[in-house]
Amino acid sequence: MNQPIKVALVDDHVLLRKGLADLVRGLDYEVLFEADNGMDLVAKLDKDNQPDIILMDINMPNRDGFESTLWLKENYPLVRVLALTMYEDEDSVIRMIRNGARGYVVKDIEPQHLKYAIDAIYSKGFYYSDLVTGKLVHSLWDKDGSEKSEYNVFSKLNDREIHFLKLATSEMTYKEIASEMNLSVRTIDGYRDALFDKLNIKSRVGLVLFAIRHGIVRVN
Amino acid sequence: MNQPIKVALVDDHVLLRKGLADLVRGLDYEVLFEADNGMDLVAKLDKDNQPDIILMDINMPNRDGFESTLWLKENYPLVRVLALTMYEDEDSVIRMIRNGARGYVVKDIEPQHLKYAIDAIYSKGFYYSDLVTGKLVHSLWDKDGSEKSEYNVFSKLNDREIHFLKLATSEMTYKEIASEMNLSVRTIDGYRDALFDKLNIKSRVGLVLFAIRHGIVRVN
DNA sequence: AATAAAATAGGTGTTTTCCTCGTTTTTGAT
DNA sequence: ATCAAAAACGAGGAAAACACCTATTTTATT
Repeated sequence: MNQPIKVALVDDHVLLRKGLADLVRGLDYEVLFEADNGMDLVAKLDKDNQPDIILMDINMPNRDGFESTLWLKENYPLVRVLALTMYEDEDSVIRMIRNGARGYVVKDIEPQHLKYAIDAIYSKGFYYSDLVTGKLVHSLWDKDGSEKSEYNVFSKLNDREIHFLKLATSEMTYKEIASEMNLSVRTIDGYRDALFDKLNIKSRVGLVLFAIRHGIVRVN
Repeated sequence: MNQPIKVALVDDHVLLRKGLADLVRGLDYEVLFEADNGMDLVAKLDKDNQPDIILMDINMPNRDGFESTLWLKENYPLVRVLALTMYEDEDSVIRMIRNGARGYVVKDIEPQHLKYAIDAIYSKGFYYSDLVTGKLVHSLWDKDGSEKSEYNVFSKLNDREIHFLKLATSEMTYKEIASEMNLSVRTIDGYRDALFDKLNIKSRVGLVLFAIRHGIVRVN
């Protein structure tokens, strides 16, 4: 390997990121730079010295992994994103891949596994782990090429419903949410019922858990 | 440094832990072993070759950082625990220190900071960061030496209430929770009201958010 | 054995949540 | 301009959640 693969890291947890950087270097890659979040990434990118692969955390302040990946697809199409996240989350996987990520690994893997993923993305252009291959890719597009959204809950939710979800993940009553959104309580009822139906949920606590699990609201 | 400080790592996220291990070695410590969780830690501890310091994650399956730290205090009193967690959480800090942790750092710090913390614990026996010193230590004990629990919500919650909290963070109704706990619905009402009062909460969603924020339930 | 404190449980009423049926308004496409 | 679909809104009622008050049982302490 005369020219080492150039890697950049984007993660808001400094210590974790530093450790990851050491590890990546130990796997004989070059760590071009590290960024705290999507905004920081934009600042540190250099058109004349682009990374080959970016290891991208999903949950970050300022600009998260979804937005950053989408932005990269538009502005740095040659840079390939390997999504790196804490937990397996089917919806996040789909959303990241749709936004342009070339692969997806949970942080809970062995270093050799990470090396394999990076090499695969560098040489083949993508790396879909067993998780992705087996369970998800087929669900992204239907046989006729049209989008299939059965498993992709995000595509099912519109802006108003997401806004409602965020407000519902609080101690507000529906009446208060309605007044906050300048809508009738009946309409809020409708949003709730639609979400119950779409997401297979039966109570408000279910909504809260869904919102948190899928990163629609951050609790920490 | 003729005899390097012996460090052990306990964290269920393998990749993160491996990176951390590389980093710790880079700081010239010896990594004695790594463990996936509290149970694994017990299995890997050797009476004849104990680590000086254990970097302990808080949120883990099987046996979490709280339990493990308490267990260490009883069984390996010479081993010092440095709690390592994702987010600053006042209650977790207090609970860990009370359980015997010698220090507490969020993962979002610079490597040099971690080195300073490890060295401090090794030489002085403890490391209370600005966070801990400034905001929390004074709240652990009152002037007259008695426990002051104003800021420590954990000390206010008993086992039954915590059990109830876990069940409340689901789509179960109170009636279902009551039958699950083999108690009357009235008693469950009482738990709820007690928690509302203690934690300054006004609705079940508030309970759910509290439980998640404080790591009483893990959502991912 | 007496007593205090904590845990468990009941009664009753209000508010919020959830559900089922609708109607009106807005929006978008032809 | 018209039609169809989506969004917003409404009445009314059952179930769950919340509130306030009291009573019994269990546990711990002296």
